[in-house]
Amino acid sequence: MVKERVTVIDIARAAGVSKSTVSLVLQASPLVNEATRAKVNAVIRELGYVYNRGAANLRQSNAKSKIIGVVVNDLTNSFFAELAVGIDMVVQSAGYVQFLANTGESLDRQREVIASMREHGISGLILSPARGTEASDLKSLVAAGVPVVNVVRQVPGAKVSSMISDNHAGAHEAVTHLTGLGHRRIAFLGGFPDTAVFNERFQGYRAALVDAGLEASGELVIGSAPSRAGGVAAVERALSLAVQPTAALCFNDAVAFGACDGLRAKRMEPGVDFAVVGFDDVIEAKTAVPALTTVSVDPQGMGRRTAQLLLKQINAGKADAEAIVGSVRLVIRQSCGSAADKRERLALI
Amino acid sequence: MVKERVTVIDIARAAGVSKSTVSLVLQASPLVNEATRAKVNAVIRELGYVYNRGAANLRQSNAKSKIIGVVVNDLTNSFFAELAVGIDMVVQSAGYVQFLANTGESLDRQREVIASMREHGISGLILSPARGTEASDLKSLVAAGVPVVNVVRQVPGAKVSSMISDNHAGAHEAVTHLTGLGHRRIAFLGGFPDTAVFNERFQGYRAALVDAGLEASGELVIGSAPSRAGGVAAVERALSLAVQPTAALCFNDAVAFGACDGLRAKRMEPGVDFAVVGFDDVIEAKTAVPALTTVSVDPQGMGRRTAQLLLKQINAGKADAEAIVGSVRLVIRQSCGSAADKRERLALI
DNA sequence: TGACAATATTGGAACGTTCCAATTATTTTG
DNA sequence: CAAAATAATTGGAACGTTCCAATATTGTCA
Repeated sequence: MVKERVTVIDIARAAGVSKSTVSLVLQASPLVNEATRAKVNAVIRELGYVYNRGAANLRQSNAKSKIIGVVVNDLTNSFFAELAVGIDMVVQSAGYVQFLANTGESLDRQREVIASMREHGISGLILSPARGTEASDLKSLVAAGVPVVNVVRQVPGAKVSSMISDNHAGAHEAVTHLTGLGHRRIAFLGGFPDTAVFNERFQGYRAALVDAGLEASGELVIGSAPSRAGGVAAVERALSLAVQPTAALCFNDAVAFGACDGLRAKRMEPGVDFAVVGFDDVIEAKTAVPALTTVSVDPQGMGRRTAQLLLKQINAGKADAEAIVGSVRLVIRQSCGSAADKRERLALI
Repeated sequence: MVKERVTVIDIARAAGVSKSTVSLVLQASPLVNEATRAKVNAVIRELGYVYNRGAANLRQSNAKSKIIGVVVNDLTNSFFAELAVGIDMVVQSAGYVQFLANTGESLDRQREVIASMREHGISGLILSPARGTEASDLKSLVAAGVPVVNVVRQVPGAKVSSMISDNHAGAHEAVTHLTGLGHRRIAFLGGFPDTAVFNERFQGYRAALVDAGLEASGELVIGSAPSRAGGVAAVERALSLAVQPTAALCFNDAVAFGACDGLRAKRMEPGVDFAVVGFDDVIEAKTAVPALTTVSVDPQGMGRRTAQLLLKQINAGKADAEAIVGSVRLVIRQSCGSAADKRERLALI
């Protein structure tokens, strides 16, 4: 079972041409005669030749390997899985292949993974940075002229393009919807307070409360892991307050689902006894019961736009950073009850 | 902004040594003097050198690039996301980097992605094959001596190792649990009937019914997409039957969640009015309300074992295929009601 | 001090490809 | 039919690394 690597030279010998000709065939050059091309291709198939991109890249240090690296911080969150699928759609049709890696919020891992992708000569990188990523972590990459687009989270000070969603506006719209339904005590549930995304959504939440003439009470802001389990814990704490909230804007959909679970565990029905709004509009939001009212970020669409941004940058060759803020819209479903409940709630006051 | 690539020769010149010495430093060879090593490393940092793995691999065609390729057929299914995370854990601690790619069940895409990974000289491949994958699709890979492990699904006739879960036993155990609770009309919901996994689970379902002295009625087997939406549709059809089932084994957890949603939409409470059993034990199964009774496949654990299998094969260098069937166990939670309901149900007959 | 071993360092060939300039074969043109 | 134009093919140098064998430096001991 000795594996001898098949090279262009083997092909050349077997086809009775020179290695240069084989190389031209591989690049689909128009310079080569139709008959020879067919002959060479036949031999290639016959001998089971595998193109050695390493060797090729060595020679043509300019033309990169048709690979886009995608690095995300939490693959178990389906938001990122869908983001990746969105990226894949456009990356694919542009003739690239996407290699995805997960950091699980580990900075060390992120460094390793990015280094490894770089060594393999990726054409560009889409990064949802792990918490605590600094501009210096990306510096060498951009200095080397590798196009980078940050997504979901920004890295302060880094001169790279970014695609984030309008968290402030989304949270504002969601809370305004809740106040419009007559809610006066509205909690903000879940998320890590030291992240930019948390902060943007929280600011939008607070601004909407102020706009509605309500005061933002600190005890109604309850951080937690941005996961389903975190949501359960957060809503539990919210319900243990002396004066309970009647509604909550959740950091993301995972937290919102957790909040629904937590409510049911306390024999309360989400959408009836308590209004829940999520953030992201994950695919399950529509089919869950009750269907989740949530701020739609459209992860797939976001992935597509991010990929387009990156491709534009790859093709242009220039590197002036561009920050796109994706618009966002509130999708009203069943988890907040209807306006009919409003009278009832107001009557209680 | 002209990017000149920094090479070992530049380093050598700047450090006043030969390129060979720099190479030795890069490989952390013990042959080089401590002082020179420090000097060289300093220069490397200073000039922002990036290791060119392409060139390295070219020379040492044996030692592969420390990369494990993972190709899955549906990244939006969180089962695969968790599988990938499990793989990552062991792959990572073995000093490898995982590159993940998604095929979305497209055979063409799968071909492209595998080819691309191969060109980059992956050390091994873990593949959850797209539907319709044939042994010939893997032939060239194994012929070239690249270790391959199939996971979740097998490819008939392919001489590669595989790691699948004991679908027959799991389904059997689940259904036996249901018959033990007194259920007599048990549906099998979701999944595509033309897949091996479906078949194995279905056979386990049928065998358990027979063992319990019940006959398996065809109308109770309702296929659908193996997704949440598919589960909603399937349970809907089940409830429209003249003689309704009182329980269901679902193809996977996603279908089971969908079934719960569908039940609620019809004002039935899963776990009380209807027993639901899932398959996979996805991470949300525990925190959902009601907590899902399901056959635990432990995707992370499965990922870990798969990765171990692959690493073993990479290190051994030999390629004798090994088929591991992961054991599986029923995790009883709240979605089936308790034995207390059994008397009630039997009383009705 | 000379002989030997141990420790550090090095030049050059090789890996599989692409590119360039040069060459050969074929066709067109005056 | 020679000359020019075009089409097809080719050998060799380069890309950045590792490996090998060889050399240079230092240390040890009788």
